[in-house]
Amino acid sequence: MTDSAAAPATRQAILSAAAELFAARGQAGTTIKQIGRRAGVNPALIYYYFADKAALYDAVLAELVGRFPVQLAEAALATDSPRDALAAVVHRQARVFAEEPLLPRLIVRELADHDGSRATPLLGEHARRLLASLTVLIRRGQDDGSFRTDVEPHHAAISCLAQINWYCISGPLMLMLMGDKPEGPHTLEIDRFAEHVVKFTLAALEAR
Amino acid sequence: MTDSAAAPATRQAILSAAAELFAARGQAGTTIKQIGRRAGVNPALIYYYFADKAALYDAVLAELVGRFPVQLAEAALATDSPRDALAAVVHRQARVFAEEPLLPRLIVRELADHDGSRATPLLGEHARRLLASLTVLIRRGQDDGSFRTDVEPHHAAISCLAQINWYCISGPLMLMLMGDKPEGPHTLEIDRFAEHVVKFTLAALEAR
DNA sequence: GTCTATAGCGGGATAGAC
DNA sequence: GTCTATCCCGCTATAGAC
Repeated sequence: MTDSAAAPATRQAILSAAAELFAARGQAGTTIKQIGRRAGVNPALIYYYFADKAALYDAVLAELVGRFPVQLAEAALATDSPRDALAAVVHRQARVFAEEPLLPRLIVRELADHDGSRATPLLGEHARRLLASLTVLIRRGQDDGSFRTDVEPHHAAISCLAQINWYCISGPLMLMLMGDKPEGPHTLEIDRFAEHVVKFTLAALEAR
Repeated sequence: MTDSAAAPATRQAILSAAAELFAARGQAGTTIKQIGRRAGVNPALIYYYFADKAALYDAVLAELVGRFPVQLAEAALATDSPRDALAAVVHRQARVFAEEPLLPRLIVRELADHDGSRATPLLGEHARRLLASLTVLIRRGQDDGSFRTDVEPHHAAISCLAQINWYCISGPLMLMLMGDKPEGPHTLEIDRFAEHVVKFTLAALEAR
């Protein structure tokens, strides 16, 4: 799209290496030379493909965020049952983070860097649509009598996403601190936790 | 304690300035000169009080984390009702972040920097005790029949804390994205959300 | 497209006067 | 305790050969 034609392997190698390093050490903590080394590419070559470090950073974010169309969350709205739709959104979010483990860290760094207000437009738009879908979905559940009505839909949507998002950032550490899990494959753990989130959230929302 | 006697005003000014900058831009993104400037202090003087940048960073974290004894969360265990105890823990956590808004960002940066596993021992210990209290408390609620038993206490504890923690990092942005709240005083918003978290979490945990 | 070489700047940290 | 001056290093980015 934005990059017409096929992205050369070199460019892709740079993007991958940069994504790993930016996620692990942040933009300021990562040097061009480190990126070049990890990508197996001459550092100067990076400036052939990207204007400067900031542009490379933007490209990394665009690549990763763009890989996961939010559209699917909106599709869930077509579902008849609000319960099923909510479950679908949660599981999808878990899948996204499981498939691209660098994303949670990059997002969290973005949140810490920009004052909350002015974040990357791309990321903001993605989040906005996801939240909007969830809110609509919860409100719909309230209207049809399946969800309790004494909960603010906006707050409930945040509660729902917060669980899965926070887990992806700190979950493994937290479970370790509690002496749980000697370590399973990360991906499975996320899906298991997503299962819990669905149950927990639906229990909180269910009308009595 | 660790710093015997009274900390001179200069040292404190450096710590405060450093805390703000580290929270906003991260350790790597902050320079000694910036810290000196914001503290109204000669940059070279920083090396009189701290060995190097890393030591200053550690001191910042120790100061902020140490300001909030986790002990109070454990005290909540003495309460008779698991419901009240859970509410107390959530509100306390909200108060901590409201009183020291830099803390969430610093914590999140720590989580992003260190691989989840090896985080600052001080912070890890604090989190461990908080989680342990919550877990015990939930398990107790299950034992006395007030909480449903088909929820993993560890997972529930994470769900509970995740809501308040994630809100403090991204809540204002998320609400803005949803077109909510033209901005109230941040502190009040946190307390309001904490109220929601208590209601939401108890609804999820309550036995039918 | 890829490499070498290097300019130019800004960072962390120290020496030593006051 | 505080300041000035400065060293040295490593980083970003460019020039230009291939």
